[in-house]
Amino acid sequence: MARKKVKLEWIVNDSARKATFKKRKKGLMKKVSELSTLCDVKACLIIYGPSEPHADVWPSMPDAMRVLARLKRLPEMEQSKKMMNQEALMRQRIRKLQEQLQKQDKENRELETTLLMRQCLEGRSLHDVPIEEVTALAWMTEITMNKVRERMGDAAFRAANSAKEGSSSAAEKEKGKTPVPAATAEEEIPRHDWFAEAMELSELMIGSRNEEVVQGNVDCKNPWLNVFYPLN
Amino acid sequence: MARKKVKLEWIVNDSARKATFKKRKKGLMKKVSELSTLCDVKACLIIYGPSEPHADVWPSMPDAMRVLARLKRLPEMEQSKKMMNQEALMRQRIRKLQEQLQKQDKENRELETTLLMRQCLEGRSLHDVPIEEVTALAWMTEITMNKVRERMGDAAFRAANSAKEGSSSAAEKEKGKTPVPAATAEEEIPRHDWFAEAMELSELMIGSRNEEVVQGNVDCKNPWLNVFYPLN
DNA sequence: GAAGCTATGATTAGGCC
DNA sequence: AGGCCTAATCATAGCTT
Repeated sequence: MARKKVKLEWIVNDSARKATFKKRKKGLMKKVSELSTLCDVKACLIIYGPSEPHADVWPSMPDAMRVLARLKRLPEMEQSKKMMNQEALMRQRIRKLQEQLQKQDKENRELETTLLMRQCLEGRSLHDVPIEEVTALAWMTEITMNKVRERMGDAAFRAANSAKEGSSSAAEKEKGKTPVPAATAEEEIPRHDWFAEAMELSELMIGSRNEEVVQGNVDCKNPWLNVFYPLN
Repeated sequence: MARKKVKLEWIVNDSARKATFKKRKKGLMKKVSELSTLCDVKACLIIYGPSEPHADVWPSMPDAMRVLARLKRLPEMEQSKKMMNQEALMRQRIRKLQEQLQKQDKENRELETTLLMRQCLEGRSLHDVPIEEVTALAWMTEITMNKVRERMGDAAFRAANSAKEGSSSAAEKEKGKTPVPAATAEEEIPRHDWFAEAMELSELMIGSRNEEVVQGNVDCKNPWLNVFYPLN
């Protein structure tokens, strides 16, 4: 644990192993003694050297014997329980590690998706993007879109969704937004409106809006649309 | 050994002592295990907690027993072996059960999604379906769709995707299929064509095709479209 | 091969939630 | 309490002597 991180495996080199053994054994003994002093606990450490006939024992052979005797006295049931606990602990540790890993992984993927989102806003095509990432992008888009709706107050949207016709909501603002149509209408899919929402959400997510890009991509060529029609 | 150098004496503060005990015990266990690994040494650490009835033992109760046996020269190998076997068996059983559980769970979820798919084909709205399930449905749809494409031979699709215009493929059959359009075309989104594919895949998945339903839902009112336009 | 020396990785005390 | 964080201290791997 210095100069270089050491792999947790058997040290092949003979003298190095022996040296490490001595150093670490000393350190261990010290630490056991410290623990015993600091917390007043009975403890016992036994180490059999690689080729030595006698074990190193802490605190002392007789004390160790006493501890061991107490241990041995435990009925078999208790021992089984103890094993269970050990196993539970081990499994808990594994679970924790896995959770950490998952968390990290999720975070990474989210960051990548956000990056992809930025690139889309700058005009990147989605043709060469793997389908999973496009899906992730669509997913993120949806999530954020819902947030946008909540922010905007979605009365209009809901009305449009429950009635069979589009309400002319508060959408008829600048930039030629089209009204939000009903979900089940047989009319054309309201791309421009969704696109406007996508722009809104991108603003929400990325924080700064790039006006030129928005203006220059208001037609169907914008790769954003692929988010909504991912199968293309 | 941080923030402040600690004196090597009994820690008076109760909670501090307990915390230190836990931390240092963990560290000790780790170090013993490391020494054992690095130098291939038989070792054993036993710590009796301040108020706990059970000792913490490393490497395991049976192994500790073995070390103890060697130290005391008592023949207890049989018990230890037995215990080892017990532990191994138990762990194996638990692992198996977990695997079974996972498998079952996965299967259940797939079945539920399939059920949802059926219901969709029969006209069920997706408005009240939790977003996760819609996602699962979309995912399943996509997977299956790919299979469908493979089956149909997707030369046309690929051509349409790589070239900048739609090829008039082998789609112009009965039931008024429209040609597969290019992905980047500025034209209208090919809903009916995707819808036809969705029907194909449903046939593939569910096995029996309900002609009336298919006939009666060939327009955009069919909830299937929600899979592709989940934001509605 | 033991003993001593550091740069570095590991441990952990004391906070904070 | 229990988990997480960080600064501070400790332990020690790889050297040199």
